[in-house]
Amino acid sequence: MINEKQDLTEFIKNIIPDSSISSIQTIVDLFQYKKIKKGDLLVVKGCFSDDYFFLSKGLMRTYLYDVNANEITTDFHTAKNIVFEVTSFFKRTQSQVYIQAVIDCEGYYIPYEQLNSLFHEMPTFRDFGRAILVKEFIASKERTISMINQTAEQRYSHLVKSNSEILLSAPLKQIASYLGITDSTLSRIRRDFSKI
Amino acid sequence: MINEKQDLTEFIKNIIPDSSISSIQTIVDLFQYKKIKKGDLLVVKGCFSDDYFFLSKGLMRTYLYDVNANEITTDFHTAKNIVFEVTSFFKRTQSQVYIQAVIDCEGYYIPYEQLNSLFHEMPTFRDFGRAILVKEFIASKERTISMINQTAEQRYSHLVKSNSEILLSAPLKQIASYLGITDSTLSRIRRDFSKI
DNA sequence: TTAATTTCTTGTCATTTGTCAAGAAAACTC
DNA sequence: GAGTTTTCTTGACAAATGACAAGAAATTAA
Repeated sequence: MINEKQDLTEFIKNIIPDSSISSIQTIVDLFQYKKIKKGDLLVVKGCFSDDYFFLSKGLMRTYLYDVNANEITTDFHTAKNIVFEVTSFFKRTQSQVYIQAVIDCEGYYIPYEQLNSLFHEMPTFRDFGRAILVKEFIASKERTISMINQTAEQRYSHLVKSNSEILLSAPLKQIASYLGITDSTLSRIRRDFSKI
Repeated sequence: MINEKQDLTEFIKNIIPDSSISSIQTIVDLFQYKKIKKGDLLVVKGCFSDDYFFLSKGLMRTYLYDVNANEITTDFHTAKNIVFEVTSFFKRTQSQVYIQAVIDCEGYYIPYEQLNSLFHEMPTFRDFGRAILVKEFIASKERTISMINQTAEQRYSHLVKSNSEILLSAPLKQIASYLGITDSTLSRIRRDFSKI
């Protein structure tokens, strides 16, 4: 296949621009293709997260259940990003959350063991891993902040502007819980938005 | 001073046990002593976070203001931990939050520039930095999860058991906002707890 | 194309939790 | 140690949001 894993190569180049082409190629070669059908799970609560997954196409989400057994989506993962469950992956503990394909997805993964040895052997890969960690940590912190200093309307409005692919692919209920409200309330926000 | 920075040395040893004593010593030597009085700020909103701070003694907190101008504490930082603001520190952007000494604090810090060059020069320090990142990221994720799948009562009860030093040092209002409730509500929770 | 299922909208109602206020208690300050 | 300030408790009340339900719309499947 020509251009196989092209987007993964581009992604890594972007994250660590100073690295040699050959070292990036070595990393890319170790990733394996994987398809995940809509609704299927990459990470299951109670299991160990073993995949360090580059999402090439599609949309995924992280979710769990709240005190009243409502499903809460904590994160959406858009294409061209690394998807994995930090806690389970690094602590080697059972995951507390699910990661699911919102629509049909494809991408490339490395299993934990391989990633671990690659980490020890290859400085380039260590740099990559560290950069991803920083990137994801920052995204997570910014989300926490937006849940505090923005209204649900503002978060919705921001989502419309910056991540419209999520709006198009994910059901209202998932988006609502991501914004910290119920689907009824989001439906009303949309109505009010369209009036303006 | 004998035993100066002893706790910092111990902390680093714990984080990266496989490193040589001499490389740990090199790192420790670069940290500089700093005192922060109760109420004073380590990080100010709108400024750049420049300190990578090891809190030796005391208690700190990260806070910001919500939509209704209420002060919200997002994190408490207990002694023997690294305290810094990831986003501002790594992205070199203005901080969106404050980090404050809840009580009189002391510890050791490295300014950004120095940390950065140390990162390039010393693999041991890179490993340390990465380990701290993982540790903090995991803590942050676990907090997010507890805000969803636990009640405020459960979070309070957990705090009592595992971090009683916070209960003893921080005012009720800060603890309440950390738990996601108002001080009135926390006061009522406490009353109900003491009845049992 | 029709049937079945899922998703979305909107109404009503109840409940939780916050707001405000006032007094008690505790902690500082001089 | 007296006074001042901050912190904590508790009551009454209001308001926002969620729960529930029912119907409309859209999507999927057969």
